[in-house]
Amino acid sequence: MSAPELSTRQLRAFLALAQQRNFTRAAQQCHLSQPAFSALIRTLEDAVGARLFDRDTRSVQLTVEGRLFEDAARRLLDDIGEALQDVNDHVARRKGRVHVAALPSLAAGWLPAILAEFGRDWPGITVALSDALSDGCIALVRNKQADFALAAAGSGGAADLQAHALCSDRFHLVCRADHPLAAERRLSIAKIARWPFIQMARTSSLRQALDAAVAPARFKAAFEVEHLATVMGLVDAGLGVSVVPTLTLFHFQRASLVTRPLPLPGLQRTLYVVQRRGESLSSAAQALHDLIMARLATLALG
Amino acid sequence: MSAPELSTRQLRAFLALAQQRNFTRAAQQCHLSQPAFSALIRTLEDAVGARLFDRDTRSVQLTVEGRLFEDAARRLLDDIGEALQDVNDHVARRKGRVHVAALPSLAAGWLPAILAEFGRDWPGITVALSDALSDGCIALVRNKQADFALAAAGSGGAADLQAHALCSDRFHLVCRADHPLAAERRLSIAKIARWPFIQMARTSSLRQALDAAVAPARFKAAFEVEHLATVMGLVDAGLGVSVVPTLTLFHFQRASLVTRPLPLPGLQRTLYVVQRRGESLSSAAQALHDLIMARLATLALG
DNA sequence: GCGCTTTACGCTGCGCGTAAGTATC
DNA sequence: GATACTTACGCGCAGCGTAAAGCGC
Repeated sequence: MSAPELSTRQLRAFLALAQQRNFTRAAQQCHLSQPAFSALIRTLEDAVGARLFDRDTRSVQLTVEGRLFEDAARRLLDDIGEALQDVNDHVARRKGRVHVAALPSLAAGWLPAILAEFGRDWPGITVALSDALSDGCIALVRNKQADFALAAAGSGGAADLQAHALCSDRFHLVCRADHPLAAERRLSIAKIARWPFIQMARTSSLRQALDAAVAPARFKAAFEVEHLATVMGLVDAGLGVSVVPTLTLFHFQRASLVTRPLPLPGLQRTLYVVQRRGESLSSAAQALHDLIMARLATLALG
Repeated sequence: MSAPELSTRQLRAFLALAQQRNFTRAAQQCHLSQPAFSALIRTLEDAVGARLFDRDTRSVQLTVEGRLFEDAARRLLDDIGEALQDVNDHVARRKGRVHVAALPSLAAGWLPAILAEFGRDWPGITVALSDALSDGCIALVRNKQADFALAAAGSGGAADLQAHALCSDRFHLVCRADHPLAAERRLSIAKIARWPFIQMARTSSLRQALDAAVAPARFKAAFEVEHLATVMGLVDAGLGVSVVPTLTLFHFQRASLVTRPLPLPGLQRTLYVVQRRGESLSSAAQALHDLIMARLATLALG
C-alpha cells in the first residue's frame, strides 16, 4: 500500500529505452552496463506495477501501459528539471527578490547608489526598500516582510532577532551660518542647550539616541517635528538649532547653514543590521547584504 | 553538468521535515533513524544545489530556497502518484480501451452478448468493435487500430502477425423449406451444384473458404452478393440455394427456410484470433480476449 | 551461428543503525 | 544538564560489471 519509490534515473532509463528500443544502446546512453540497465528497467516495472516493454531478442517496444507512462515520464522529468532550474536561478541570483528596511536617512542618502549598483550586478533580482523609523524597520523584519533591516536600535532585547553593528555615526550641530554657535570656538552640550532647539518626535530613534547621549542635560525644545526636512526648514528660518547624525547631513547642505561635528566621544548612535535569528538570508538578500558591507567605506562618517 | 538525481524518497523526506520542522519526528514518519534521515536531507540539498533548511539545535525551518522548492516538491509527488495511479487503473482494468475487429458474422451473432458481459464486468473500459471482412480485420490489427481480430484467414504469411485458431465452423446448406434439397436424404456437393446458387462476393473470406473446400467442383452462380442478409432474401424468394457457415445461420432462422449441415469432414472454415507478433495485449484487450476464450463453449457450432 | 536479452556471480560502495560528539538553551 | 542535530563507524545489501547462458531468427 505504501507509495512505490521512483527515481529520476529510472525515468531517464525508461525514456532512453523507449527512444532507442534497444537495451544495449540505451544502456550506453545511460552509462551503464547492459545487465545493470536491464535490472533498472525491471525495478521500474515492479515499482509501476506494469510491464512497460514487450521485448524478445529481436525487438523491444513499449506496451500499451508503457505508452501511457511515457508521456507522464517525459512531463515529470521536465517538471523536475524546471523546479531544480528555478531553485538554481535563485541561488545563482538570476532570479529573486530582496526586501530591505532602512532608516529614512539611509534610505534617502546612502542606499540609493548601492541599490543602483546592485540592480546592475543582479538585473534579475527585484529589490524592495521600506523606509521606516527604527521600530518600523524591526517590525518588518520580525513579520518576515523584510529580509533584513538597517536600523538604529539593536536587537532590542528580542530573542527572535539578531543584530550586528554596521557603523556608528557621530552627531553634528546644525545652525544658521550667522548663528553665534557657528563661530563658537569650543562647542559643548551646555552651550548648545542655551539656544532654542528643534527636536525630532519622541518616537524617532534619532531623538532617543540623542536624549540618551546628553542625559541628564535637556535641550529647550522650540519645536518637535517628524521629519528632518522640517528640521532643516526651521533651522534655516532661524527658529532654532539642532543636532543630527552624520548620515542625515545631506539635508543641511546649503550655503545659509553650518554643520559642525560635536567632538564628544560618547555622543554617537550605532546602526545595526537586524535579521531573524537562526534564519539564513536568501541568496538575493545575502548578495545585497554583502554589497552593503563592501560599500561601508563609502559612508562619509564625519 | 549532467542532471542531478532525485528520488521520491528524498521528496517525501523533504516534505516530512518541512511539515514537522523536527528531524527526529520526520525521521520516524519516514521509518528511518534520525542520522539516516539527516543524511538523506543532505543528499537532497546537494542534488538541488541549495540549502533547504536552516537548522540549529533549537529550530528547523525552511530557507527561502526551501520554500520555493516545497511547492514544487508537493506538485511533483502528486503528479508522480497520479501517473502511477493511472497506469494501475489500466492494469486493474478500471480504465482502458479495447478495440476488436471481427468478421460480420461474429460481430452480429455471437460477440454482442460477450461484449455486453464484458461491459458489465469492466464498466470503466471502452470497447470498440469493427465489423469488417477478414482482410479488413487483419489490416486494422496491422495498423495498430485494433488490438486483435477474429478473422478467417490465418497469419496470411505475414511475419508481423501471429494467429491461433479460435474454432472451426462447418458449412450448411440453406434453401427454402419447399425446395427439393430440403428433403434430400444424402446431401452432397454434386447434388447441390445442380441448382442455382447464391454466391458471396469473391472478396469474402467465406466465399474463398467455400471455393477452396469444394474445389475442383463449382456452383452455378445465379447471383453474387455482398451481404448474407441479401443471400437470405434471395434464397427465401426461391432464386437459389446457398452454403454458409454455422456462425451465420442466425440470418436464416425463419419458418420458410431450412438449414442442413453438410456432413463432409473437409468442408469447414477455421476462425483465428490474430494479433501483432511479439506485442502483448493491453490489460483491457487481454481481458476481452480471455472472456472470448472462456465463452467459446457458447458458440453453437453445428 | 549470430545478435540480443537474461541469469549467475563476485565485489564494491551506498546507506542503514548504533553510539559518541557537539552546540544551544 | 537536557535536547536535538551532526559525525564516526561497522555492517548488510542493493546495484554494479564481467562472464556465461538462454533464446529467437
